[in-house]
Amino acid sequence: MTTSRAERRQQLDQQIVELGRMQLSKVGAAALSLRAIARELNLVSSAVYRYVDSRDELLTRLVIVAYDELGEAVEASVARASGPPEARLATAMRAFRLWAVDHPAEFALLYGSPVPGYQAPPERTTAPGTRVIAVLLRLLSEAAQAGTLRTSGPPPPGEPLCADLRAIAAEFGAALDEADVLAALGLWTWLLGAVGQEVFDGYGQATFADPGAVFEAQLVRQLAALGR
Amino acid sequence: MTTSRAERRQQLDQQIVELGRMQLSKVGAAALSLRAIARELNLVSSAVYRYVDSRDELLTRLVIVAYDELGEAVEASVARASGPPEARLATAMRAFRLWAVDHPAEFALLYGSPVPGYQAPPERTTAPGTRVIAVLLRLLSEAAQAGTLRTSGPPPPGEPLCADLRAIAAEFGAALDEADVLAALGLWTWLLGAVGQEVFDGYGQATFADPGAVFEAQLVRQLAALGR
DNA sequence: GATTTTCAAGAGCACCGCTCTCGGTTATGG
DNA sequence: CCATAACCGAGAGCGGTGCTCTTGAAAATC
Repeated sequence: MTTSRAERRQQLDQQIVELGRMQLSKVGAAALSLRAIARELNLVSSAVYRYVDSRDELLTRLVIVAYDELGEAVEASVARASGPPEARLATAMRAFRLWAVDHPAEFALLYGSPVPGYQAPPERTTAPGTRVIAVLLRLLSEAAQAGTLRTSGPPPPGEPLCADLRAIAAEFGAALDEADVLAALGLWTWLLGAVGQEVFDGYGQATFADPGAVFEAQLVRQLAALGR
Repeated sequence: MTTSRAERRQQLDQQIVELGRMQLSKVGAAALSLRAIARELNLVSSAVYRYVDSRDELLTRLVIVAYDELGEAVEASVARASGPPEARLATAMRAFRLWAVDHPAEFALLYGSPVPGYQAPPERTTAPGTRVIAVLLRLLSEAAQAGTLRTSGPPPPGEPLCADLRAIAAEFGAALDEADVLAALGLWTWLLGAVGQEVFDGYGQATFADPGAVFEAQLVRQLAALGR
């Protein structure tokens, strides 16, 4: 079996990321070990540096594939869903939770505490990292245009804050005013908190028989406070 | 200067935790190094094991002092505050955020992604770890008794979930029904999400000029959805 | 076919948690 | 008061980590 050099290169590149994900889910991001990956590939430790610049570089690759997979899952779920924007919003958030529960280590890498010495390079990670929030803003925008949003009250105080909120709406091309974006932020914030608590086992394991039920109950509460 | 053995023991015990906290804020929990602490104490690496069973044991001690310090800060803030329960609730949540912003590494240790190989022993950490949520439930309980809570609508669906929620109210001695506890949970969840996003830099550094303002604006929104 | 590029291996450096032994100091109790 | 017991710090050592550099062989290119 003769594999050309380019083929083998590509193959190993992929295997390394795959094994990285396996290790991620076993030992966590902070304990990710290039040497362990090399061992599983029957390579000597130094050889793996032909394919990965450094441990941080591998971490970045893992961040990107995780963001993309999560974004894919959320986008696919709303593409499959029908009904009013609020219902599809709920679908998207449920998809977010499901992916996180299925991939706790990846979720921790994306939204958990930062890995000590590591800083994700924004120029490579922000694009895939904003897919989910983009979906949320798009659906809220649809709801606003349908007139089923009740958020518009007095705009949040503070001109610099309002400017930042408007900048977000503009960046994502959402037809939302300041109060709407603030509400979206609250929703996003709550979602991260809820999923984080569940995935990181913030309540003890014994407090809730069905974590999905408490997520669902909280979700309808949050959405009720939003629409009308 | 002759220090008795017991004195020196106690002193070193304390210094180790102190240096552990310093290191925590410098390199993060996952990279906490007993050897570095030993170096700073002018001790050989093995000597520090006379005072700390293992790295995990030190981590547990750090978790406990962090929980206690955070609980202390929150409790003190509501003790200083006056006014209706809702106002003191806001005060407590602001104190939570302030402590977290001042102690990002400790916050990460308590509420961030778990440290890879480490599991906090519940019998030592749950007591200090529930002080904050206890304050929240107590204040909400006061608000409920004052009749300024609007959460009571249809109880959340699912009998097992309701039983869990009632169990929480009972455990903390709160006079709250199922819908109230669910609302409290939502508040807590949002708080963790908001603070986590800010401390872990979930938005880029450039998106918000004043993170405190977005916290405050979201806070009044969340509280408005709660009271009446 | 000669040359250039790519590759895996190996040795090595500095770091980590942790264990064990050994000699010296302190506290205790007969 | 002195012998014994408890405690302490140093040192060596094991296996693990990320990462660098050199070396010889293999593949691709010219």
